[in-house]
Amino acid sequence: MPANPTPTRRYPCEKCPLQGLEAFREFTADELEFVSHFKTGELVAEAGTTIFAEGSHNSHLYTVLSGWGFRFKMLENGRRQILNFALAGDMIGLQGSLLGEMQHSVEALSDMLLCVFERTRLPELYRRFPSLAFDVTWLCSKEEQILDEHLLSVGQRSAQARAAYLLLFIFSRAEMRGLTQGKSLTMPLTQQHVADTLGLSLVHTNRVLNRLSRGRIISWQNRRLQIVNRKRLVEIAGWEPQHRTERPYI
Amino acid sequence: MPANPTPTRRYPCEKCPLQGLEAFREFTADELEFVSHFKTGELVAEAGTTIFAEGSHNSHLYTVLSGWGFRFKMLENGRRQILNFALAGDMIGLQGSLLGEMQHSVEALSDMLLCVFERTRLPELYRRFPSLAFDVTWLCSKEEQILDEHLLSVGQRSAQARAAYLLLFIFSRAEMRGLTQGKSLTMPLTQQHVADTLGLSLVHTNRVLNRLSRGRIISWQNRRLQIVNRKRLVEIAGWEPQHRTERPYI
DNA sequence: CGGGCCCTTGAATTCTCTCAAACAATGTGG
DNA sequence: CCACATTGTTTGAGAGAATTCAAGGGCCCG
Repeated sequence: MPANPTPTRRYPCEKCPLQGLEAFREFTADELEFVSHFKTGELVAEAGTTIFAEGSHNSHLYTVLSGWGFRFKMLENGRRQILNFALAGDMIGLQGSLLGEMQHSVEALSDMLLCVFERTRLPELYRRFPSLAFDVTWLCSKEEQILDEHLLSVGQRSAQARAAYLLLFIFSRAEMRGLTQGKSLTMPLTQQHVADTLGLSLVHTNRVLNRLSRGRIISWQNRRLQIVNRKRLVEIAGWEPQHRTERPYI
Repeated sequence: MPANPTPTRRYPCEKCPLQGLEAFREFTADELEFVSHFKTGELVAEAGTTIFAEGSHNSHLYTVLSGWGFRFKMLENGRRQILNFALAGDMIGLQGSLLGEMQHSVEALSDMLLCVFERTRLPELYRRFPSLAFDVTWLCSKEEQILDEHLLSVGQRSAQARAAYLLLFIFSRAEMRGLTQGKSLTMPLTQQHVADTLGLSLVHTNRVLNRLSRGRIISWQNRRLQIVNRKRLVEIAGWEPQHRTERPYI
């Protein structure tokens, strides 16, 4: 039951909340004008809402303005694999726009504000603004790279390393968007979400996380994650976040 | 040690070996002319060659004309995760072109023939041929979708189901490219490749595959895979290949 | 004939899962 | 304000899955 886009328009593109963040690239005046025209509205999705359902044909494309969401796929036996999390600046629904049917679902983890575009107008964007078209491909390619990394993690790392990797990954993504306060981050995930991302059972995930907590490497209580010993966490994960690069968005 | 592109040009674009295959879309005359001009040569990569190395900055972009390759990432401890296989029509090196450094490697599994493009000329393609730019994004999005599926598999399916899924996946991709003969397919993978794709040990992969063979569901000997009981294989995998859709390529 | 590559099998070990139960925090209605 | 449901976290114990170690066999090629 995807929610319907509302005509609400709290944020005209000139005052896009993403503009302020240094992680994101600036638009030229031309681009801004076009994007502003490309945007058809805003959608408020409450926590727990399904934004896209696997198997559906959705005519919209969204950019996350605020809040947390996650992409996932389900197996018939009820098992769920979380593929990635969607944060401010992330585009969701592109696969459906290009390939037809959505092959994954997207659910809001917290209340979210989404910027709405019509997928039928994507070709127009490609025709008139090659630079923006390039950005769309960039975003797609970046998502692919993240999936490569996740697959490596789920396929080859130990449970402990996987957990460490995921926490570092989430933290660094949130950090780029200015969602962190120093070493801590308030985030809406439960251990079940972590388990479903890592491909581990809830029980085992809990034990693995507790080991990290008891080792004073992280602390995670009441939705608040704190990276206590980053160096150690990086060692355990065998992975370090990349340096920030300027990121496009539409 | 990536091989160097040779000036060889056995296949002018008008006679591209991919043109004949019904799985691929046709170019318009304009597009064909541009692509022909975009292509800077051909590269023959022998089986076992590293085409891209993780961490390198490569200035080329390739489209596979023939042969098999695979994308993978390594962990420091030597473990390898195969991310996907590259067959005729697949584009490789796009991530490097857009994001800078290659974050994965690509190795030739059999001898391969690759079509070579300069990545610096990608912006020109976007400016002059929005339709081709759209196709590039399509290919990227398709790769993302495949990774979603693999991640679901590695994260949530049992070893048996994972193996069944992978065989079906590979078979159907090969089938679209006309590489199969009825129910069989000659392919250059070893069980080690399968193991590294599934995130399983070689020993366990062997046992799982043998169970499929003994159940007369598949047979795999001397590089020749045969889908003996497709219905059963689909049941075990809990997955069925999508119907073929026309696929773009550059 | 020897070496290299790949497949196969056995046995012991380790990791992760499932089942089961309890606890903490929060919110709701009476 | 208390009883009770709900959601999320924690722990124990036994079962099951997959790993590692070890070794042997088949096949091809120089």
